[in-house]
Amino acid sequence: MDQNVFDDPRITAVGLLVEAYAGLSARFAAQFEEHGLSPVEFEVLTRLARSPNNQLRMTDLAAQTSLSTSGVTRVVDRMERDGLICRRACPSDRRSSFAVVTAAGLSRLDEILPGHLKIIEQWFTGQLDPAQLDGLLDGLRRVRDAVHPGATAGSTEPAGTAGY
Amino acid sequence: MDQNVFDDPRITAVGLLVEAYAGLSARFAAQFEEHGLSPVEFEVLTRLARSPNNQLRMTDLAAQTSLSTSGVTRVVDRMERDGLICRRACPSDRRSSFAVVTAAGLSRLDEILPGHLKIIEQWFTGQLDPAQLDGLLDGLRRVRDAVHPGATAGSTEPAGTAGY
DNA sequence: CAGGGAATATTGTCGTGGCTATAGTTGCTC
DNA sequence: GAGCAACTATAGCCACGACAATATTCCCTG
Repeated sequence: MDQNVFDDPRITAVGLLVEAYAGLSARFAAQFEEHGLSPVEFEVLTRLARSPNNQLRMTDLAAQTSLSTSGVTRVVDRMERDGLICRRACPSDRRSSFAVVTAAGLSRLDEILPGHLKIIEQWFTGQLDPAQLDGLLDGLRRVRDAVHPGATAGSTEPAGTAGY
Repeated sequence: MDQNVFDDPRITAVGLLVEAYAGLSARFAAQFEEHGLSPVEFEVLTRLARSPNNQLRMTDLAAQTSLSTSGVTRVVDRMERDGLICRRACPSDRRSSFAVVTAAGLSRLDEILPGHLKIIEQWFTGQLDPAQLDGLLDGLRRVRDAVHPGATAGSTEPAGTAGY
């Protein structure tokens, strides 16, 4: 058909976003893997570590990550087996259980985070001068606010919904 | 540990990117699904449709998408079963085969693309005034160029490597 | 032109995660 | 307090896709 549809500036814009995102994700994943973590596991670890008492109910963890509740059950299974987090019964509601970061999980995170920040700086924020970066972030914020699924996730933080 | 690590502006920046990307992807996927396509299938269809003769060797298709060669084999299996594309033997190299978009595949794409462009405009490009959009795209381009895996993929186009 | 190494597509096997069903728990209403 | 709807975590089942192994074909070198 019409070959030029794909030259539409809207298509180009999305292509740019997709490629930048994919490239960054790959760099992140490579570093996570050096430390024995998958991207999802890193996401879970950071979500828990930034929550009060380093813990979150399974449901809330699901709401704050890209996973369904059953997906959370499984990744928590794996990470519990690896000693990075553990389950704790909720005293006030016997249906719920908390996922809690262990000391090992926190120290793993400490190993990873400095390198992670370096990678962000090297491939993302450091690629732009401050004004340019501000422009980029303003634009992203605008898009994020427009597209953002729901506000909060019940009990803990008003933090962003989708992962990271 | 130190709660404030997560307030680092680099973390914030990545969080913005991730959330904007996730939100957009979800909108796209929802529309694709209305037309019976997964995101990967849309990616394959567009990649083929924008290639000479609406076809691509399996290997090149893999290089231009987010899939491995075996992944391409399988998605092409499914799409061939659905009549959207078909395989064609390569006359010059009996190891290779082409994936070719069928008429049904092209018309499916024609059904989808207008709505897809609308969604991009509604949730992404239309959220920003022209100057802001330019700033965003410049920044993304910078990051993309830095992070971009490899240049070209052999035979056909010098087009972008990762999907879309 | 015989042989060997590189390239190509496919298949087997496996890990991951979504959807749905399920069992246990809670809180509300009568 | 009994009944019932909503909620919570988990398990069964399935689709998807990566990795490694495999068969075929190509090309280059002697």
